[in-house]
Amino acid sequence: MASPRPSVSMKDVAALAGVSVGTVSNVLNSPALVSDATRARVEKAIAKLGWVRNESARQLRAGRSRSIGIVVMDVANPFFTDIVSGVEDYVHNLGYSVQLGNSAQQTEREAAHLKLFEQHRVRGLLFAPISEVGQRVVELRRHGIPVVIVDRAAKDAPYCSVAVDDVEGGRLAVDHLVDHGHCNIAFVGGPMTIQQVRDRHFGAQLALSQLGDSGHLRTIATARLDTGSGAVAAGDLVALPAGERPTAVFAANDLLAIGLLQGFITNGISVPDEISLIGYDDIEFAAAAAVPLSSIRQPRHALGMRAAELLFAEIEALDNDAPHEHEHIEFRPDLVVRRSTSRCKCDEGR
Amino acid sequence: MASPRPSVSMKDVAALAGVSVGTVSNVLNSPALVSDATRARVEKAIAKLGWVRNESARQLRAGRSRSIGIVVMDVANPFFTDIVSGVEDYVHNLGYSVQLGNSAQQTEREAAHLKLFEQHRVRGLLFAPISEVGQRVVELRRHGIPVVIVDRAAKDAPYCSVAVDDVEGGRLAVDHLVDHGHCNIAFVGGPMTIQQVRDRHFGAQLALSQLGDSGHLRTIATARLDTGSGAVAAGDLVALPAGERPTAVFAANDLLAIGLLQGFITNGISVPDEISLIGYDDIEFAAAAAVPLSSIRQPRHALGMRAAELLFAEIEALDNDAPHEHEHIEFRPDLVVRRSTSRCKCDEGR
DNA sequence: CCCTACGGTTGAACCGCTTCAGCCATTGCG
DNA sequence: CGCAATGGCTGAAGCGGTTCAACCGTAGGG
Repeated sequence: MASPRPSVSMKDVAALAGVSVGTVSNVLNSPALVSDATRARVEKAIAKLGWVRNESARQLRAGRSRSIGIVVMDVANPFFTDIVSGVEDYVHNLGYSVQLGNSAQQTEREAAHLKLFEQHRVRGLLFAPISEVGQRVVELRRHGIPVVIVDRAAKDAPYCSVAVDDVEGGRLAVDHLVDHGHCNIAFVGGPMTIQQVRDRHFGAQLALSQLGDSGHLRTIATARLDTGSGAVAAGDLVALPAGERPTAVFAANDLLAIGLLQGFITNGISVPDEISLIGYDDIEFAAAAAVPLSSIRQPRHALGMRAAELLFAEIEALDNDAPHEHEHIEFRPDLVVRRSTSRCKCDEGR
Repeated sequence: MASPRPSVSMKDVAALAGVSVGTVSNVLNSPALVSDATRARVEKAIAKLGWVRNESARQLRAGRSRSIGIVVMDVANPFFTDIVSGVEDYVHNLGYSVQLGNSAQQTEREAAHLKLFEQHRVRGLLFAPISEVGQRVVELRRHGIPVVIVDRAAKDAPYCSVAVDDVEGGRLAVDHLVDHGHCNIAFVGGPMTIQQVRDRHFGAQLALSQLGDSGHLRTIATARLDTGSGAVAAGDLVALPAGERPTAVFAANDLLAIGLLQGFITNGISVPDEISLIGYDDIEFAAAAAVPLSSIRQPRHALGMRAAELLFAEIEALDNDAPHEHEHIEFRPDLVVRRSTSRCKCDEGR
């Protein structure tokens, strides 16, 4: 039934080179132990047979893997690919490789990837979770797999984390809107199970509370954090009676904001004249949007770099049985003002 | 030195459940062979110990892996993440998982990922190559790993492929420009080692050749296919003496086009009034760009789905020792006209 | 009452590699 | 010349699973 699978093994290499398998292994892992002549012979045999090490066997015996995993909640979001690129840049010259798992905003796929990486006994895991981190991470460490949580603060939690202060970011965004005279503001984002969304929402509320009773934050929940959901939300907003319609919208991320912008444009609503719009993440496309998007910048690349750095610090500590103190790095977000936000009309002429 | 690594193995599970390891294995792989009572006991033991199968060991013995790999040339390009999402949607309910490798437009990283996936003996590989496919794919199949080339035509090649006709796409793009009276056109793209870039360039030349001597295609080579390179190319174009400056630009992909657009805007050059611009891929952000981008649409999601389909057909054939005929699917690209292209001024009033 | 069939289980071989004790020459030193 | 040290290599154990021949009861048929 199964095909012959004529896979060459180290035994074949050893036979061809006229040495034992142990020597072949040494050529690969401790070349200094082998004489030049033998090494040359073995290398020639490897090349001739086109032998490629079976990583499963190596890992099984050696007990260690040479790759780390990263599970992100949406690989279609440039924010996360920028993080990944930061990780890759850090890991690159460490001789490790990075395996990327995309949970596509589905907890089920997220769990599948987590399990897979655990089964593969990756050396470490970077994890940008959709759902609660909970028990999973603890279980991973049971197998000696350290985990660093990316893009989610985790003070006092039993793992390292790298994050940006999302409450502060939400506050910055809405402060900016309030500064421009807006008081009827909508928050567009969801699902609320995602902590980043909750935090940004909370930050928005904080900022608005300074207005006392005169401020109003309408919350429009979206199913996902993508442009499609943004377009849907735009429809909801447009359908509102003119008097009730918010004068400014804070979108939980730039993809939503771009979708909203598109929706407004097709409905003939001018941004920022009729409605101001601010996004979050400051992805590369924010600046290139139909109306250049005001946004909250996160240090995406640095986020990935630092996360990888923490992970390898923990891996090393584990290897050397050294003590390890979990670190929680928190970056501060920055407000980037472009053209999608402007002074509220209700404020004009005052 | 190395930490105690208290990893639980099947032996521990077997001991706790009072059965042999063989039985534990059967519970997992052929539950029908095991009595209900025993199965329940074993499952309880697994849960209690939090045991997770060691995939290395399983794979070593079973000889088969349960995941496929996909190597793409740039995960930061939405075009490729859309392909990936197509692949994931297809693979999802087959019980396989997808491991994603990002070569970030560097042949060195591409090679590293290829090697890694080969070492891991993935079940199959989807490959969107930067460089020549060459020997690598043949070697992979030597290990019983089928490969499907994505986004590159490969008639008569010893592997399946799924692609879009890039020559036709290039022709469509420049035909559109020529139809609007442009005859001094620039092609922006690179590196030329990437076949897609060459094909699109060739298609552009074909389209322009219909003008005879009066057409002129200036080629501006870029180092990468990203927005940064687009911005650089915009600078080059702007620096040209007014008379020589092309009236239209065909960018090899949308990222370049967006970078070019940004560059033109910062230099005060109006698109499309002073210069027309057309991209390629029709990524989601093309429609949302400062000036909505005309582009050549590729069926990105379908590309991924079909590629996965072909791969699993080949995997199955391999398993059953059935004959397999390599298929080469070629989609046709579509022209999408938006606002970034318009009639050439030189053509006005005729 | 013996024989066969069969469901349920065991035990050991084995996958391809790493690792390490041990072997054999050769060399250096007293 | 004897002995220890050293360099280069071998051989076998073992990593944690899967798989399969063999085994053991019990039940059913003749």
